[in-house]
Amino acid sequence: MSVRYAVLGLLAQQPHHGYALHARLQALVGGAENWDLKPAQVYNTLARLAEAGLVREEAVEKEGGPEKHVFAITPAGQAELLGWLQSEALQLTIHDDIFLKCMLALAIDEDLARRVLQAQRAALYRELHRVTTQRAQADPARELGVILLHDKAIMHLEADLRWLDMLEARLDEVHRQPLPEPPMRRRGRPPKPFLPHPR
Amino acid sequence: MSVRYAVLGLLAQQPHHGYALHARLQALVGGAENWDLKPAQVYNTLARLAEAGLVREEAVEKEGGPEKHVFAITPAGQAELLGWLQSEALQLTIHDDIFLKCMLALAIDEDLARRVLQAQRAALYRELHRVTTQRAQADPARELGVILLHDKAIMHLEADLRWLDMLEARLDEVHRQPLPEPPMRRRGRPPKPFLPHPR
DNA sequence: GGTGCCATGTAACGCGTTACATGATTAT
DNA sequence: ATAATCATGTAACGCGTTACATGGCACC
Repeated sequence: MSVRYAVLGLLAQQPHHGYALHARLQALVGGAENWDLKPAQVYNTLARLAEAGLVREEAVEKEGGPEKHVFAITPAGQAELLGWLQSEALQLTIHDDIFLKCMLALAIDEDLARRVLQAQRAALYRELHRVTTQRAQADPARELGVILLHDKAIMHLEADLRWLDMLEARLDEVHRQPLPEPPMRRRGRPPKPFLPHPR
Repeated sequence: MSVRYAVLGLLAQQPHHGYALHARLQALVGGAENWDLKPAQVYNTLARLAEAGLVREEAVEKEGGPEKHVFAITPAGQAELLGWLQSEALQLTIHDDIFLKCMLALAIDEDLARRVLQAQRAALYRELHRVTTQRAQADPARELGVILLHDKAIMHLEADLRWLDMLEARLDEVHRQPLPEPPMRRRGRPPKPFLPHPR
């Protein structure tokens, strides 16, 4: 959902060839450390956008170097881009790995849950340190976008850490009823308990 | 990356058939409002897990009702689940729609950027209100998981709102150099400027 | 008799990811 | 020479999403 519009957005400013798009996207997000966008995906995306008529191949430059297939945005592409920019749809990131790990671990074994919680906290702290360091090294005069992105990442990492703290404080309470039973009219007997114990 | 382990985790507690898994997952995340997991995906996931040997079909129950294809986790599945639970890999959500929208809008037109920023803020507030309301209505004695998930969502929504506030305060500063130029040895002349203006 | 819940899938699509593959030019 | 950078793709896979399709049972 993202590369598509990122490419479209860059082409809205000026025509580019695939390699330049890839380089600019990496620069925008601060390099492979943050988002290891593969060149292949840019070329795939360009092909898909071209097929959808949102982009067209404008020229093939070749000045002593390898061929550059330059793409430009079409009017349909500009309309699509503006529509997306102004849309208010939020992607709800409810597929949350940390939440899921904690809840499932709790349902299996409280000790496992504590280990999982500590491991996640450690990983978040490491990541927070990495991003903070990287942010401090960025040049505010030339890479303001990267700094803003890192600020966002830091805020979300801190939110996750606060959530883990809260969960830990309530661990005993939570452990007593981890996974809810959905209301279901039952026909036939319920399945027998079956609790494998790790370790 | 998520449904796979969610299913595996539920099966680690007891065998289930697809429909029950779907119902339990919806109950875990608080219903279709938060994550509209489609039944088809549960069945697809079960089939893929079975093919990978992490799960096996244990029985087919049929007691006056329709058939229930009951699946159970295998030892390999338990190992896979435990490995994932203890792994410290974070999914870096750098594919951030809000960030991307703001940066691209800024690069196109400052006025557009202000509109996009306001629209995103409005959407975040609406979502914050919806989640807060839903959280307040949940029963802490029976749906603690849902409440914890909502707490997490609220923290992240607040983080996004704070980020937008910060961005707005620095809009003028940011607008002067939105998209960085990646360092590239250039051969041949740079592409000509090409700035379509919406409105 | 109709509505809604219980129950199960198949087929296809979108898009991000990975692996593989090629070849030219430029700097050391 | 050779390593790094510039430049372009194809093929296949994983997994979430959507659309489509079927049918029994229970309750009103």
